[in-house]
Amino acid sequence: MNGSGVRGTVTMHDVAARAGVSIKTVSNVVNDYPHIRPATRAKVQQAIDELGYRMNLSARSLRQGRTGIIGLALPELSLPYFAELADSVIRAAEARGVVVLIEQTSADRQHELDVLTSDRRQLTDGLIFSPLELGPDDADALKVDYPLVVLGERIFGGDWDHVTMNNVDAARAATQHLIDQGRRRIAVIGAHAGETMGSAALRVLGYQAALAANGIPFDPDLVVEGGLWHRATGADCTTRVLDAGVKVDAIFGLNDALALGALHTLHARGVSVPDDIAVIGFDDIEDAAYASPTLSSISPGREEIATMAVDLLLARIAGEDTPYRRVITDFEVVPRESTAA
Amino acid sequence: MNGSGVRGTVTMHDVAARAGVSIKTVSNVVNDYPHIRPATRAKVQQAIDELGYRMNLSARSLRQGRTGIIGLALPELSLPYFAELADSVIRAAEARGVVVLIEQTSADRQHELDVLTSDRRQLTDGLIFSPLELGPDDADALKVDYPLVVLGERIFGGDWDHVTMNNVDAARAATQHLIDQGRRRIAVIGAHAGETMGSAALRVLGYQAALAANGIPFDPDLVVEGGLWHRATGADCTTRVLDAGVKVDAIFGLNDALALGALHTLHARGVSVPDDIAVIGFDDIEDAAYASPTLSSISPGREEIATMAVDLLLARIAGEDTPYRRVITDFEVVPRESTAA
DNA sequence: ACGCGATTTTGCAACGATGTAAATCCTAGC
DNA sequence: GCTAGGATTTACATCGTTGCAAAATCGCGT
Repeated sequence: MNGSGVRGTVTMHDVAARAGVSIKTVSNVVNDYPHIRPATRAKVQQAIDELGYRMNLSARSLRQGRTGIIGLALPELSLPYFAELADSVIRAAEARGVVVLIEQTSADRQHELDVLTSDRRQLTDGLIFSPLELGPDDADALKVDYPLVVLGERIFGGDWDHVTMNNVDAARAATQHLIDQGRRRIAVIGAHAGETMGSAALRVLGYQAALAANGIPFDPDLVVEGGLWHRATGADCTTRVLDAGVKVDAIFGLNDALALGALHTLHARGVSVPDDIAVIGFDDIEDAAYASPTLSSISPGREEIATMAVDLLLARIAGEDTPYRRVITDFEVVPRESTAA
Repeated sequence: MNGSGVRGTVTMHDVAARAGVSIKTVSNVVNDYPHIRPATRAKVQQAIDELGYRMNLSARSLRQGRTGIIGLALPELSLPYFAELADSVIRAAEARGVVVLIEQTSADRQHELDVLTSDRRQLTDGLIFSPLELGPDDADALKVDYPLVVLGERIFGGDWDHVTMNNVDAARAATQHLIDQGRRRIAVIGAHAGETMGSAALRVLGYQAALAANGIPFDPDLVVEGGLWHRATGADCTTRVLDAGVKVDAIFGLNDALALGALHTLHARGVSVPDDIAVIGFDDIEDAAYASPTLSSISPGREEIATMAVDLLLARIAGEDTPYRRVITDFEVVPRESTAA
């Protein structure tokens, strides 16, 4: 209509004038206040339709102290797991009438601390936060005065809600699956030395537990360090473990990107998967089902995590004052070609 | 220093009282109004720091009519190309001090129409819109009264800015690349029958142009229809063309997901890539470099598209009133194993 | 018709910031 | 010491909506 930027200048005032009622009545109608005579409601509604009135959300936010926006802070969208998570969170939020503002932390510790206190927190009613670098030492930084839901198991016991999967059990199941296929020399790639509470550490614990349960000795040479869980890292870890001359008959990628990187390297070297080396990942991203060979993985119940996180957050925003909760979602082993018998 | 006052009720009023100046002076300091005595600025700044004041963005939005949020509407984040695009857009926006609200349209026509008029437009200063289903017939729906930047070539000639790559030329280059490797029976998968302005149609045009330029006859049997450009579709298209008994020595996936799906099917059938059939995709998503074999593709200058889109949008938001622009970004053929000699 | 409790509707004052235009402060120049 | 004129600062209205509590209207029994 008008390119100069004069947006919807129709206010409640205009609607009220047209409908012949007070501004407050218009407000009552749009907010579904119960005690309104049907005739009045109809009049107002008609005026709204005729004028094409849209509520000014900034004004409403100012008045109510809420914006209807929730924040989602994650490492980066180019990591498929987080893209899929964001997709699920946005859908869950939309179904509940709120929208999502995404902030990327680039898996940088300072950046992760920054989003917690950023100016943008003024714009959001609450935050769903998936940290990759913060550890128990940063627990204080998470003591914020707005609703917060933390994803993942990095930091426990604080005053906030928590949604996570059971990384230890899931990793144990993944390892057990490999063992069930007769593998004994299982390399795990993407480990983080010195970490105790992160997904990496927990998954390695699960790996060790599975070995122990099956009487397989733990060989430190089979644990390969790797920083960011990108495909490139997985490819690199695999190269290193193969070059080290360690005997390997299976690889457990601590996430799918690592496992896909491993497949890449194995393919490049002409190693047959799963005949020579079986591979399993973790996260069950869409890629996994279309890799060549298709990649076995652990499905973390992404949908459930997203839904729970949004529900918990909205409950806090609505003022719920129950003890902080820790929700643990179900996982599932998804066997595919890369670990076939 | 008071680290906990993020959502605190500290207003300019409080800061003004503490600094012994008027509210407006605080506002001036915060907004870098030039004529402020250094001493005054210091006093105010100190009060701000001491009280941990954060500006209430809703109030500012109400007053200024701007929110500092831009919208990004795209099909869905689980499509890697769009996830990577969103990543780039968010980074570009952040560098310019605005944040991004993402809306997913699920590649549904009605949903795409809805985002244009959604209540959320009240919350954003402008919109970057990547439609997948809207066509020339919907041009009127795009005549909106807020700043809009459209991505992709589906709809031309309207009163809005446009950022796109040259799909025809890029597809021609992709096809030429296959021809240069000696391929003659090139199947193209993911075509959309009846479409004239979409990426599918334009890319098929480029494909045909390349054939013509090399004196290769066009065989309609080599054009495989496929709806949504997911991996599953690519796998399915490939199955169909192979089962049809048509001779094929190369496959051009109209995007990378399709091509990855093709690799999947070829692998499952034991067809060697690139020896028996070469494959090239389009978009150059991160996956492409890690597929087995690595997938050749067309890099569309994603970063440049995102940056241009954000810049154009912010210029409009700032009130720029120049003729609407159409920006065409550069592309590049990225050869990898799947089309090696 | 009248009175009364219950249902509807309304006026007013915020919410926290900024634009405008006017008030006040300074400093140089005489 | 006084004043013009620019540099600083300020008061006030206003952005569009909602909470509060009071005002107006309604329905119904008598």
